[in-house]
Amino acid sequence: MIKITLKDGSVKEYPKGTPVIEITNDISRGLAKNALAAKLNGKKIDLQSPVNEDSTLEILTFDSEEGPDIYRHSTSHIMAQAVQHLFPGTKFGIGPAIADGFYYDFDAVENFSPDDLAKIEEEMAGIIRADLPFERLEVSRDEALKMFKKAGENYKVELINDLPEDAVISCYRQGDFVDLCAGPHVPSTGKIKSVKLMNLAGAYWRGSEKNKMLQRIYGTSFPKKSLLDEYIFRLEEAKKRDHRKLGAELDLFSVQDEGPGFPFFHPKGMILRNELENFWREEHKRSRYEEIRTPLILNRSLWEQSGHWDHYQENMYFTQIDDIDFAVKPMNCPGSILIYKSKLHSYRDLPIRLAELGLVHRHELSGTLHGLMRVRCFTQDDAHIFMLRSQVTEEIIGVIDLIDRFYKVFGFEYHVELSTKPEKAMGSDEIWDMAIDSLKKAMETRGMEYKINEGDGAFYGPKIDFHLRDCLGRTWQCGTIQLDFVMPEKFDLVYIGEDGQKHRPVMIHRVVFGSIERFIGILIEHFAGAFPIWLSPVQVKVLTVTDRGLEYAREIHDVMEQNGIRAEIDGRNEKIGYKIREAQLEKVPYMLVIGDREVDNKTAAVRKRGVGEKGNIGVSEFIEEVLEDIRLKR
RNA sequence: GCCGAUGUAGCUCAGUGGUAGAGCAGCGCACUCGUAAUGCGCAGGUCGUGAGUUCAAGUCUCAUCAUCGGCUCCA
Repeated sequence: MIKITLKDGSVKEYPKGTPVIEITNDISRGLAKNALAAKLNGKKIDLQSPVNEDSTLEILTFDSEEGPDIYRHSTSHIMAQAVQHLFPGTKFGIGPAIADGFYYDFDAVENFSPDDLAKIEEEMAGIIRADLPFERLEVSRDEALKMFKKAGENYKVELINDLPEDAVISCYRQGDFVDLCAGPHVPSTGKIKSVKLMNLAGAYWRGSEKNKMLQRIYGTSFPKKSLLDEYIFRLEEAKKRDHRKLGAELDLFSVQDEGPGFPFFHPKGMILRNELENFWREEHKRSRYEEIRTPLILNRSLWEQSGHWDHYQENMYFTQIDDIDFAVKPMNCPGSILIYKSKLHSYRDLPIRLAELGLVHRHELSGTLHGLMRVRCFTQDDAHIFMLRSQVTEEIIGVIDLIDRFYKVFGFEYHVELSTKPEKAMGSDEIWDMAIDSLKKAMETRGMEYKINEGDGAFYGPKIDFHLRDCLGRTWQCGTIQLDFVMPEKFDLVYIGEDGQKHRPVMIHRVVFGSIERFIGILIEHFAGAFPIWLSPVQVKVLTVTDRGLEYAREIHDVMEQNGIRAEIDGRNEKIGYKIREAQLEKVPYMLVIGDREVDNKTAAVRKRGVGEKGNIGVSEFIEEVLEDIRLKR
């Protein structure tokens, strides 16, 4: 007999070699019905696996952390089987689970069409109905190679060859389909209930553009139709919030054929943008930054000196002036450095924090452009901090605090990631290690948790990235803090120390919004266009019931404008319901309805976005409330 | 850049080789109206662009541009 410790701490005894499924049945019928796989001593296994020693056992259902991945992974095998049935000769790439679903990459004889997805779904339904068991087969490396070579599965052969020496090579079979796979899988195809194939896309084998492009089918699956419906509903919600759609509807910005990746900001979008910049300037002044502005176009020699010529050329735009080569800036740092170098600095002056709302241009691949989120020119809310080595930790903490303050204003939560030395890097390992340690130290001092991204740093230094989470749970990289010992060296930056000698300062490059354009895109989607009042392009709309109210409406409109409130009058000859509907679609935070009653009592009937009618109120009282909301950025 | 799809009026879309359509928006007129769409009328398009096939092209072919979904890349 062996002892099995369950998740709740209870211990049960079973004969050695009892399959997990029997233990599960013994625990509870309900659990056995929902069980997908299990975790034995922390290792994920199939329900059919026998237990041979004293162990801790956790049964995984769809509701467990690992459940959905196992469920979707099994679904991807079913999809592959369906494709094999319908499109003989197709070779198979990989088919993992991803967040919210799965995909499988195929090298098919012919391209799939969107109509094929429906056919594949149908075939999958048949496989699911057949309730084929998933069988695990462990094979030797030679057997595996022989089997997949014979089948002409060259991608699988490549995968097997790349497996570590000591790896257990396993395959899973359901019916007539066998796939190389570590597992685990659900017990049988019948476990899969609601499947939807979402879309079709090209994807390079192993993610490298040097390799062949395979066809990827994305899909998802759920144990209940209601969960699938809910998921599809969420996707539709996200679509409704799409900043490209709302940006056009709310007349905030546009992207035109004449400028792919170069967004146009319309008057209302500019209000939003200027509010963000005003807030940014206030906060940076308070944190003792000085604002600068550097030119968009600078001489080639500068970019050679900074290393951008060698490390960033493929993303840069070039031009000539009087036969001399110039580049459009892809980053603001060299300009900022030139300002630092324009005079001699004492150690007493440091740290010097030079902030710049800098418009940068970067050549992005045409296929990647996306509204305001991925563009070819954008404004970084940049700053470069020149400081003593002894000031590094304190300055980094200062930036972390600043970023934290900003995101809280918008109600964003975030997590941070630390990126280390990339392949295309400048500077010695020693300098990099020192820089990475400084960033770690600052985060640890502040008690922050962080994830490490090996090899993901900028070419001149490691960085901390801030990923904020929007109301739909999606994450966006916005703020970054990059520590740089390399540029000061390249540009021979100095300050005069206490000893009267020249010393080398250290630099921080950092952004808070990241890109103002992208940040606006995120705000649009986060708030679904219903911005907090301090950002709303129109804060109050005054609606007249008849033109008898027009004069009084103008009066209160003027008072609001004098108080700095962005107000508009809708005095058109339309029914009040029509005007309300329109203002509602414009997502204006407050409407004031003006009819004969309001004119007579010198009040306004307030209608608040998301609340509805709030009753009548004196105009000055209303203005005070609105101003308070704006001031507190509610 | 690569794979796939799409491109018809300001917007959303219909139009399967034979005279370009609808709704909304716009403009005009009437209605002076109380919390999410008043009625009637008018105007609006070299069908993304360029070639080609055809007696005839929005519709078929090719090229090209842009957009969308991904890959890759990143703020």
